[in-house]
Amino acid sequence: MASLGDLERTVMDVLWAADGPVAATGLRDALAGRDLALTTVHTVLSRLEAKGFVEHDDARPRRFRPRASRAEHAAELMHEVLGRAGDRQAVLARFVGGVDPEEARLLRQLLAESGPDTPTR
Amino acid sequence: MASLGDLERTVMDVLWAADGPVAATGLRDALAGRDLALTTVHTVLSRLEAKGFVEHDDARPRRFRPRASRAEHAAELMHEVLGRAGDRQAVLARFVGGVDPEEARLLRQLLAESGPDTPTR
DNA sequence: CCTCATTTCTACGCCTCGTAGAACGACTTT
DNA sequence: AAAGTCGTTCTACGAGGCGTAGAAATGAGG
Repeated sequence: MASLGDLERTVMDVLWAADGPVAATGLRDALAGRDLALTTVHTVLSRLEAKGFVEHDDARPRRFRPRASRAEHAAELMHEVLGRAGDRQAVLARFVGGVDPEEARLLRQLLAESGPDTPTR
Repeated sequence: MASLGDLERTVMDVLWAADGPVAATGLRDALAGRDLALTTVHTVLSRLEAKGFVEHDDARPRRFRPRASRAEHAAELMHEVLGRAGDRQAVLARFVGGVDPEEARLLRQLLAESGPDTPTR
């Protein structure tokens, strides 16, 4: 999976945080801290689009939105790391060993829902 | 966390698969497919060392070994992704939604061990 | 048609990474 | 000890990614 540069990630964060599609000018304003030229924002958006992270509608001031939610993306990444890492069991063991109790509880719950007795379909 | 290039990752894979420290010549031989100059191997090893992935002893033909196991590294990465991704619960939900039943079982077991009633020590 | 905001195209400098030669250092053998 | 061999360190270069943005093209509103 293609990975993201610093600015690219920041842009994605804005898009993920927004609750709807955002125009380039909106992005530039949301990133006022970096004081970017509008064309810079556009360049980054094209690259993100080329990498499959965002898409735009064809309305006149183009509006951009993420193709996956932040959670989807992160979960995908985690699966990718897990998949590329040889001994999946060992990785999972280490992983759950490092989650805090609150999240361990959540995980147990999530796993219980998807069913201890769900047949191996 | 610093990330790895292609050759760097391949070298780490060899080191992780080895059951002891490996000399540069050993690495070169293990990567015979790429037919690398020994100095290339050394360059990569220095970079990996600078990134904190490997260390070497001071025996005469230097021997290199990973600072963390592959499983440790992968689990760390997963935690990093999880941490950087805003809504941890949503990410975890997506993540467990994508594990196959076999691994779900394993996860349940691992989480049960670290105990539903284990006090928050 | 003309103007202005938006969009696309092109470019440049920096950094990382694969790659390795050149220079330096250490152990072996005569 | 001189010399040869092998391992190590230093330095470098070319490709590609990314932040950055100017210049050129395009389209909408007056």
